[in-house]
Amino acid sequence: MKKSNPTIGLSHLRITLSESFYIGPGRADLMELIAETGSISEAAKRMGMSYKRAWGLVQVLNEGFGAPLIEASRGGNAQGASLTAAGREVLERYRGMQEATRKAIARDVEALGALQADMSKQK
Amino acid sequence: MKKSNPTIGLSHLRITLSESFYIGPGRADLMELIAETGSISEAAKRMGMSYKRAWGLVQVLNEGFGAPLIEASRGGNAQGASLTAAGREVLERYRGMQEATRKAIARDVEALGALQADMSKQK
DNA sequence: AATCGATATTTCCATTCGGACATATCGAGG
DNA sequence: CCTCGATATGTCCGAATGGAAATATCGATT
Repeated sequence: MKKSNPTIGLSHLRITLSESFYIGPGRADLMELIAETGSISEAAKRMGMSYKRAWGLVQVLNEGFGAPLIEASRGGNAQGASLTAAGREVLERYRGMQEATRKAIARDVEALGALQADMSKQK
Repeated sequence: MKKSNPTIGLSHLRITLSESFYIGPGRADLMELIAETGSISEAAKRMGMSYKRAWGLVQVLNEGFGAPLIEASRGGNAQGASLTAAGREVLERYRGMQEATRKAIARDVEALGALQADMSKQK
């Protein structure tokens, strides 16, 4: 399993908020999995990526935005990771944008697919 | 000049049409510059990328879609490159999708920017 | 003090990516 | 037949990417 490039027929939306920060589908999925599992390592496993990579992304997400989006603590029974209030809001908004985009371009995506099919048929 | 990652505050939209083909802002810009200049090398120069990379992208664009999107010929006075009919349609549709997306998520982008500003202010 | 589970961090290494550069190729026109 | 401009293609090499694995750290529980 190398690059399970997802969402065929769909759109990858990346929102660039500053010169050093953006949020895209991968980072959003990671945030969501962290929220679900309460663990960076478990989220990484489910994403099929190494812990190192996931941890690096967490760093970027925390330092790139004005405030931390993910909170992690080690030791004790409070160990694990979760989204901050800002993190939850960013994720929620991003999901909203994804959905809005999907609706806005649905016709065009379909048209492109049809065009591709036509051209392939003619060969 | 390394990575002049553009469109701050805007969105990068990538449309995945098949497992091996997508079109995103960079490829669209390249196609547009090829159409404008009639030359792969000139388009590459204006994009700030090497001819090799631009040529590779042209290959991908021509082989990934069902039909060639770019037509190039060498020698004589007909030398140069231009978009095929399919290429023009793909580009036009992609631009339309970009615009539709921009409109659809404008409010959210603004809200995210505001949130970021607020959080940064509090520090 | 020892254990446990998850985060944090480093080292090592294979692979990929892409730039720079050198050629090769083509076809019209001089 | 030689030049010109642009496409087409290969080679070489440094940088960046990212995985694997080992190790360190933390804090509550036992």
